[in-house]
Amino acid sequence: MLLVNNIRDNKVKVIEGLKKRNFENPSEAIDRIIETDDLRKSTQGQLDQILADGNVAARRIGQLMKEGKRKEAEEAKKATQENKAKSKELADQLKEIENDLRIQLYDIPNIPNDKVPAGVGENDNEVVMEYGDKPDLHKGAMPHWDLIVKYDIIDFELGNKITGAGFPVYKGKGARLQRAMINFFLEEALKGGYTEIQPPILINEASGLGTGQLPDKEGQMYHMTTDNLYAIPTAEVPITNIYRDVILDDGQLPVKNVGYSPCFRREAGAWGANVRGLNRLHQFDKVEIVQITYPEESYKVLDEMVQHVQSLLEKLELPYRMLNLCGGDLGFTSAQTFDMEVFSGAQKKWLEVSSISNFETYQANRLKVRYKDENGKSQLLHTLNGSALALPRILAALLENNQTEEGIVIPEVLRPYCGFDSIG
RNA sequence: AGAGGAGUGGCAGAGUGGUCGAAUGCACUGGUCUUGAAAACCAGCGUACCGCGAGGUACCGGGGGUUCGAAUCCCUCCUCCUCUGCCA
Repeated sequence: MLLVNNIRDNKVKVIEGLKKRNFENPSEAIDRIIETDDLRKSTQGQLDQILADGNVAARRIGQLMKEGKRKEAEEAKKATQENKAKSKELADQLKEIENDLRIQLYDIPNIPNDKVPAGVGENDNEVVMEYGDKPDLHKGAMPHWDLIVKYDIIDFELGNKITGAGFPVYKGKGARLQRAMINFFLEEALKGGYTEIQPPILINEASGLGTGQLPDKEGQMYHMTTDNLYAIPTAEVPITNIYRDVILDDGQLPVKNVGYSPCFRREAGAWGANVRGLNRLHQFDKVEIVQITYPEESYKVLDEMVQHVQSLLEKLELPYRMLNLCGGDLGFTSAQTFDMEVFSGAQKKWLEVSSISNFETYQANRLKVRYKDENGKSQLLHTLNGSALALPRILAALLENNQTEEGIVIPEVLRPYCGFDSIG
């Protein structure tokens, strides 16, 4: 979330940024926040005064008791009644105001940076670059949902039986290829200087609040009510929460973490006609990279992360394009996002396989991830993350693009990891 | 899972109802001394919010309560330790 003081200091810029996101009535929302914050300050001030009076009275009563002036003490006690009631009332008010302010702030998305194009939806995203040639498939080429049946490598029916829709079972070479990709992605990240993390895949409420899945996106996560834990939708959540309420020092920065995890998404209401096969799942695997940096370095780092993901796609020999998301398509918490899409030859569709974002201080503010500046004052760091990569759609494109009449050809780089060079 | 114990400042550790934001030691910062360093000595040393400032308020694992007043008493949750049980 944004800092109120930032909103105050950069009111014009904030409103401009919200307009770029097609946020409705931004100046109204901002004015209301500032008003609420003013009310918060004045209420806080009143309460502090009342509490100060109470503290003085309490000290006096203590003194009187010590001196044995019972009667006077009793009288002084009576005099505090009104003050006490008033302080309770003000404290309740303050709590409500703070809550109201927080809710309002949660409703304000991050401010897009200058390089984010204007636009209302995915058609306005800027195609930054395109790499590789779309595959020239043989006659009778199939979409991946048929290929996986033909070669018996992924079984949706079994998943239906065991769990339900969107939980496929990977079998034989399908399972091995999956494992190979995870290892390949992790190894590439290690070469890039990342530290591998194996995080818990269940998180508590505090972590969900920290990275912003809660309270607003509660319905998108699987919730274990007995223990009040949530299945992670991405490794970003536990990995970023490592640094919740942490003040990092120079030696620890930049933080560069990579983690593999299964990801769980309820995808409530997201199932449409053209969501088939591996295109959208309730459980899938992903390798995620996370960085935490000084503010002045974060865009250089964003660039570095983009290059890392590009190199993965190029090594896998997949045709892809990179999008600079427009204001209307930008994620709520992001200041700038690049999406990577691979071309899936038989579906003839671009599939999003990675999203690399700079959140600037938006996440850090909620999480309280900070460093001490040269004056010893705590300042918020910038957080960034990106998929490197999400597996199912990579697998979909790989199966479709690499199919031949003899079988599916495994890209060179994966062969040492999976131990075979074709499926079929 | 049951029984018992414990959670205090960067660390160690005192404090069981009253000027306690919290003794003391270590660490850290500045100074004196020294050619330099160490030692010794002196001083400083938490965070957040409000205020131009003086200053005020809050914070002793989290939340709630009792009280004029809570680190201290009560309730509840979390975490850690010991013992018992169970288990990959």
